[in-house]
Amino acid sequence: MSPVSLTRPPEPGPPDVAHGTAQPSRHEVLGVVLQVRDDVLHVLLWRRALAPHAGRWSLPGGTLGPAEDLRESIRRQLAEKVDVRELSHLEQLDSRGAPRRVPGERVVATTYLGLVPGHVDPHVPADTRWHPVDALPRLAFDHADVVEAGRSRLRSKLSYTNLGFALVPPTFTMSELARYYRACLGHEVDVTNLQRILARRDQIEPTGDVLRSGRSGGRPAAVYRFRHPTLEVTDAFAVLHPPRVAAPG
Amino acid sequence: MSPVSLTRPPEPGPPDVAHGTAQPSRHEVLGVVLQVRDDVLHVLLWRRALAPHAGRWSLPGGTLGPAEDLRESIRRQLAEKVDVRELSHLEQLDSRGAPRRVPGERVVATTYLGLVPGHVDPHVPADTRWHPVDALPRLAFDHADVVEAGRSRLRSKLSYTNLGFALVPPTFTMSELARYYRACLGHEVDVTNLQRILARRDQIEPTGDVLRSGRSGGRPAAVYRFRHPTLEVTDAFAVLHPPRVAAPG
DNA sequence: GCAGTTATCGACGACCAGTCGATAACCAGA
DNA sequence: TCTGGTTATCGACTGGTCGTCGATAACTGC
Repeated sequence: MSPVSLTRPPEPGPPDVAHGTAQPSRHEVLGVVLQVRDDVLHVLLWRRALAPHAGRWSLPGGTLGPAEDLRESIRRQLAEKVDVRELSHLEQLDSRGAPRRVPGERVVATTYLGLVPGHVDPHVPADTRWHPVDALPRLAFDHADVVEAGRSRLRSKLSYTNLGFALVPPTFTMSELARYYRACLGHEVDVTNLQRILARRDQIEPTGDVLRSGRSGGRPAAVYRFRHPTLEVTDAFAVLHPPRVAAPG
Repeated sequence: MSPVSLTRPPEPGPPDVAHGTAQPSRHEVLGVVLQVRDDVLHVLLWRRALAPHAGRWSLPGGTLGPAEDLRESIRRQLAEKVDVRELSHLEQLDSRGAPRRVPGERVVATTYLGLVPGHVDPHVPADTRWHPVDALPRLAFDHADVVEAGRSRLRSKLSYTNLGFALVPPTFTMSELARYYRACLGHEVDVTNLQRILARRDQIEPTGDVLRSGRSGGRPAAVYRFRHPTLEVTDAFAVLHPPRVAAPG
């Protein structure tokens, strides 16, 4: 192990970086914006007009401003493609800085996962379109990996958080909810089981309303809503719990 | 969307995201290196010599090199403080870019969690020391938040992955293992339960050896090891599983 | 031996999720 | 209005897992 180099002043520090090469690097933010449309999970992509990778579809994003926080930046970038007020959830995924991930100088990318609830159809620019995640065209740069990271995050968080709230309209029936889950998870979801799990965790509650039957008949469906419109981790979901303390009294 | 900045000649151009100013930003990496020492979780810190925050303890790290991948960079930075060959695990935590997180120009930090197994005592430089995470001094910048993020990640991953392998010596008894878990989780861990859970998940296996009793007597303890020295997620841990397919035959 | 100590094993009970059949509540057409 | 078709909801069974705890095993020192 090399000793502490005293020629190399500690940082992070003010402008006098003096840290080997003080060459700054370019930083961008990228957003994987997902929405379930017609029972199919879609991702928002825009078509590049200029080189490199002209004509390829790519994720919305752009260069981080000099005094901009990361979250602030991704919101600004996304605002160019979609009404960000429609975003029901936004969380950081990861950062990538492989030297050759884009042509030219190295660009570090910090990626975000955004969700749009299923009942809105935001206006998007002409170069922008929703693509089913299961049939994506060839994407620019490493953006296909980023989309996969977003899907994966969504899948797992549906299981141990109340993230479902960000996928669905304000109210919904259990059948509808199961269809949203199916679209994200990629497999069948039993309605009975889903109802019991979410109810037990206090994620959903009935509004009291029922939906009128369609013309094909059938019992009217009860209407539900999510209790909390913000992310909450299902506590005590993991194993190796702390021991139970004897209840007082 | 603003046009491509033509003041930046069309080199093998970076993606023409061309969002606002193309001003680059400084990027650093930070590492939360944790180790259980004498049944207490510790974090590796070094004392800053120069301003800003001279004298404060801070996380190891430094500026990202111009052609360096993030993981490569954190390994290089950590190598100045500890023998990185001792690192049993290294994973990315998150990135932070708040404009005022450090004095002076804005610096984006990408943070990593590193783990050192309990049986080694790496040589560290004079300005560097292990601190119990439960009694930290005031840390520089936002480093206290970063330490907390690292602890939190470790805690949760102990529950749904085999990350324990990175905490412990190559072989161990169940009592020892439980002490490592206790140190990280911050609460009691039942040995019987721990043994059954890890065995059921095929994380650990007995070596066949037993340890001789200490001078206080007691039955000799069986020696175990982790099966796989690399991170694996306990699959089917989450809820909302895909339906069971009928076994063929 | 015997008491003390530590480790391991087995069993009980609670809880929870995956499954499935029974029932409820509606529609449409005869 | 009766009847069959359709969709939603409910209850019950089952298997698996985990938190807990008492019983037993295997050692030390006196």
